[in-house]
Amino acid sequence: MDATAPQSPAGLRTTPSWLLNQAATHAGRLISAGFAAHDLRGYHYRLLAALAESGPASQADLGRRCAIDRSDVVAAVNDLTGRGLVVRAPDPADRRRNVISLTEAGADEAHRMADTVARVQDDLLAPLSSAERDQLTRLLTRLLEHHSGH
Amino acid sequence: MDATAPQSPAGLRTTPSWLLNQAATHAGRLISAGFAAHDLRGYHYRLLAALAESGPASQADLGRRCAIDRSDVVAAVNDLTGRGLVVRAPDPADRRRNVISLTEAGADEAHRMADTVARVQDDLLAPLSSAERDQLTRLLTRLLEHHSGH
DNA sequence: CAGAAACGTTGGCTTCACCAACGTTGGTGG
DNA sequence: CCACCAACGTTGGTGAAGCCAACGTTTCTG
Repeated sequence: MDATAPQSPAGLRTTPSWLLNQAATHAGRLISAGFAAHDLRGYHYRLLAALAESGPASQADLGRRCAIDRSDVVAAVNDLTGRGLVVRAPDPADRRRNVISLTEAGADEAHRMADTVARVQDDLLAPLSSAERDQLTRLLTRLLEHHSGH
Repeated sequence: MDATAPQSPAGLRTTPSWLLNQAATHAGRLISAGFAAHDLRGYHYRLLAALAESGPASQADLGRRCAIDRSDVVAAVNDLTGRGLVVRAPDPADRRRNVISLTEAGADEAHRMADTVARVQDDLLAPLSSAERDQLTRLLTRLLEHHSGH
């Protein structure tokens, strides 16, 4: 989809939802290219990042914090346990829950992936000045707060 | 993914690629909700919009302009011809090509979908002033130009 | 005129986002 | 106390979207 990039229809090109979609798609390509080196995907990173930041949590909690469906958390946690990055243990205080915790390898991987993500941001935002990056971040944050804080 | 929206990890919440992803995801939800009334999806709209704007075109051309893979254009055009919104005819000037043209019904549908899209933009950008909307549009446009003009 | 390139098409793959349903466990109101 | 409802993990499935490889046909080029 790259090489020859003729004019998209103006009707699309100037539409914010289209711009968001395309920018996110492009960011996604950069991100997954970065993650490929770790042999992990987006869901895995979100979970590792959440655990690295806030410590052990139940799967439902992780799902809420990472905007991942409960059922998808199951599969991703399975992957992560399979790689020894995470441990799943029943919560003694509430037997409905599993407590997910980072292993040391998992904490390491979380760090490495965070580095990768940081590098990608620089790549992604290359054309923008630091003030503009802040602008963009603020605008997007307000958009999201409005549409989810409700 | 909605109701309770506790704090996402700050490590994600402040990351531009995450913000883009989330904002685009949300925009996508609004857009597909709007398109559902037309019983069409994103690819269909892109193609109709391109045809409405620039007239008949080959499938490869449409794919390039709409950022849709050639193989996906085939399927989407199949759908659209099935609904009588579009006509596929061999190009007499180049027998490798098909020329895709809007029917009248297709032109009408393109208009209606454009209206839907416009309404969604208002919804999406509700929290932003008109100056801020321009800001956002400009920033995203520059991002895309940088990353595709190359 | 031979080889490279473009086109349409088939068939397949992966990621992400969702949904419905089930059995289990925990909390609550009558 | 117990019936009921909510939350949790899990299974299995759906669909949109973005890709890629390969093939036969047609066109362009060296």
